Amino acid sequence: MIAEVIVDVSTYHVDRPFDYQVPAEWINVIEAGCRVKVPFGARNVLGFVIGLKKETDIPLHKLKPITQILDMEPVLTEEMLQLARWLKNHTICYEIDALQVMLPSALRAKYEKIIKLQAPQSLPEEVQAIFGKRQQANFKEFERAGLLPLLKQLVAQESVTIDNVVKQQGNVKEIRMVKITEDQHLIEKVIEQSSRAVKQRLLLQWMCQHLGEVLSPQQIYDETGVSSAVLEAVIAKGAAQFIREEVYRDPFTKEVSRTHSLQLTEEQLVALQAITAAMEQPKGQTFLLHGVTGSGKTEIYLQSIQKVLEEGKEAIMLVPEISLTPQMTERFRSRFGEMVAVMHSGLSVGEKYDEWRKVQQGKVKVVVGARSAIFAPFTNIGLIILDEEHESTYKQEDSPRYHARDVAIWRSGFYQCPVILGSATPALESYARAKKGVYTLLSLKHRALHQTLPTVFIADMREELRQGNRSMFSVSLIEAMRLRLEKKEQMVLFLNRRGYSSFVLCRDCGTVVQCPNCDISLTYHRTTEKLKCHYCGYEEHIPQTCPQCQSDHIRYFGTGTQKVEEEIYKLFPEARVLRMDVDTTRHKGAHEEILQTFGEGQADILLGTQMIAKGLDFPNITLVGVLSADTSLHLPDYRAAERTFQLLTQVSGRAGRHNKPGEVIIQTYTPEHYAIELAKTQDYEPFYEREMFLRRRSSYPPYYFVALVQISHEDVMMAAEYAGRVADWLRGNLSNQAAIIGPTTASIARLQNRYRYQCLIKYKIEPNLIPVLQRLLAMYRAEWIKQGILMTVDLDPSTI
DNA sequence: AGCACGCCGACT
DNA sequence: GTCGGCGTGCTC
Repeated sequence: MIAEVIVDVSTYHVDRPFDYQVPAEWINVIEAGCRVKVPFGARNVLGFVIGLKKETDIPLHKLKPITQILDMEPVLTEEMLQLARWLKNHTICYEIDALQVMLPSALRAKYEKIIKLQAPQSLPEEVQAIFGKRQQANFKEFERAGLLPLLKQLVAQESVTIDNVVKQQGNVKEIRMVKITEDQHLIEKVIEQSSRAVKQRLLLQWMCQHLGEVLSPQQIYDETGVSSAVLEAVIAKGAAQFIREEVYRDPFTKEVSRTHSLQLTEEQLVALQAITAAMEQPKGQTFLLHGVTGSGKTEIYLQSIQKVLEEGKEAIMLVPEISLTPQMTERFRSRFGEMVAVMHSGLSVGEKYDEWRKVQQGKVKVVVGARSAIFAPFTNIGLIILDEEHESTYKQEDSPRYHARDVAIWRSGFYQCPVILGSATPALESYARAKKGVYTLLSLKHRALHQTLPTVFIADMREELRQGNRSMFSVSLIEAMRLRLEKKEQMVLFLNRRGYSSFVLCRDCGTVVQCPNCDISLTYHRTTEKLKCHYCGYEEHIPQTCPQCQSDHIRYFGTGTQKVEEEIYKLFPEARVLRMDVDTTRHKGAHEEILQTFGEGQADILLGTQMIAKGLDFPNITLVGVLSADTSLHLPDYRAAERTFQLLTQVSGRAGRHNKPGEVIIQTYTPEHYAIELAKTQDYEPFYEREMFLRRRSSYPPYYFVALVQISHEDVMMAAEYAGRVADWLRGNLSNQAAIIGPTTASIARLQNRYRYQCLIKYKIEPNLIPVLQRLLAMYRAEWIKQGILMTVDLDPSTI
């Protein structure tokens, strides 16, 4: 039998199946989807069996046998293998990358080179030192000692050999348990033998009451009061034995109480019924659940999943990484208990592997997770949900550049089950598809508890400036904050920026201190008193004088969360502020701690960036302040207005979710911009119409599709030249329906010392797009790459 | 990718 | 005359 294997080598040369001989003893064991170890060239690599066949065209002398099978049960189902093929063709990636992305990293291979000692006599001293008393050593040890040339000699004279070994990282966690024998006579016999050992007799008599049970050693010590020495003696005599038991690492630290379905509103009921009706139909149908913030989308998800479970099927629930808070996961765990697995980046490799195994072994029926959870290895999916479907985190930024929404719809087609895309502010593409009837639109226009939407006030910061207010807070925001502090209500202040972006500026010559590797201003970090580059990690000490003109008139500009915090204390010394940003949430669980502290009312003001925009649901929040709505509005991206509107609507939704009415104050220098004006009414429809008009006029999605080709080189001229060639090639090979924009410099023109250019393709129907791009990539690999060019292709990029 | 094979310059 | 530099090409 012959196995078709995709090898774990991520290059285009080997991006195809290789045939291997299946050794006779494994013919009945091996299946498509198993991982195997195979010899490949001069080394051993991991590979995935994607098919089995009787014959091969490969000449026999070339055909090699599989070294080892790593899985008795396939780790990838037939569905996954098909999905990988689809990903490969639709995102233009290597098949191996598509396969790897579907598995937990614990199942990825680790490669090691082991040096084995063959002739211990006559070794040079320095080599002797490395081996010590061992028979083998690691290649890295030789490398570190700088003995690679010597090693080569030793291999030549056959004193040592080099083995390439493939290791698995994924380890099943085991604990040691004690199994008491079921045979009472055996225990009685042991008791007779132990006439002088009082403690042992005590333990044995206790064991008579617990025949056949499996207990942890600790439980036995606790119950009987004997020590480990006594237990071991008894085990040595055969009355019990140690066994190893597989356990799952438990990422949940606290117990939750069970909750039950809530009463639905009329609107919610209509939506739920449409979804459950679709479950009866054997077809993949996509719903767009468009509901204002606080309209109770989550309850619809929960009850839909309930229905899926009753039918004996499984459900996947995706949420953006950032909102995968304990608040969210607890809601699921309290409804479905042990049926839920959680997958997100906060788990360790081992924990992720265990959650994955729970799914694979059918121990759970529901997965709640971030983007990659879309690959949960269920085999009978009844429903897939993407909450906050407009979020850009659903798009993976490196290969395979897949969008979880597309994978969800693909899987729903495979399992003939519905998909729910939920959002208060759907992606324009999704809403357009719903209007066209490609998706089924479900609307929730009212908040579930009949709270009114918060009132939104736009503060014109230009006017404030004219009035002589040069602080970062408008008069109305200060007043609103003062009121909340008096009434002991809570508020959230949102800084619409990544991290906190203070930069350093010389007041004499206007120089802003830049990163030496990237065209980006360095960011001032107060805690470390350093300047950092957010893109390449470069950091330096704060200069005392301007690097350009040596002037000592250096000033820190811009507004960061730290700066805001200081300002708040100046205005309200008694206020208790909790800051939530990249700095305060670095360690594991910090996110949760801050939210819990705030939820318990131990602070008045929660101050933060993007990460507080979502999922926050505390009854006492009555004020939301957006300090600067403009920052995301002026990004060079056709989605800038959409992003801003979404963000403003999201943060506004944090206020007044329970019985106290909410107020939102948005500060801006461009109050007349439609994204800000329309965020005031939190009305999606007018925004949609307005934005669609602009998208149509400039031929952007949803009217056109876009694809992005990025080109970079250490030398500007080279980068520009090859970017030009890309544009010319595309113009020559695509239809004249397609518009090629560029080459233009990327929004960050230089990153890590590479100059970056890009070409944007806008197209409507372009059946040859993928083949043309593949030919372009082939050209790049064959020639350009040698010149130091780096090129990437992203179909449907999330940012441009 | 990573490894072997293979063909030309600086050393014993 | 050999060691070792890294260009080229293949991996079932």
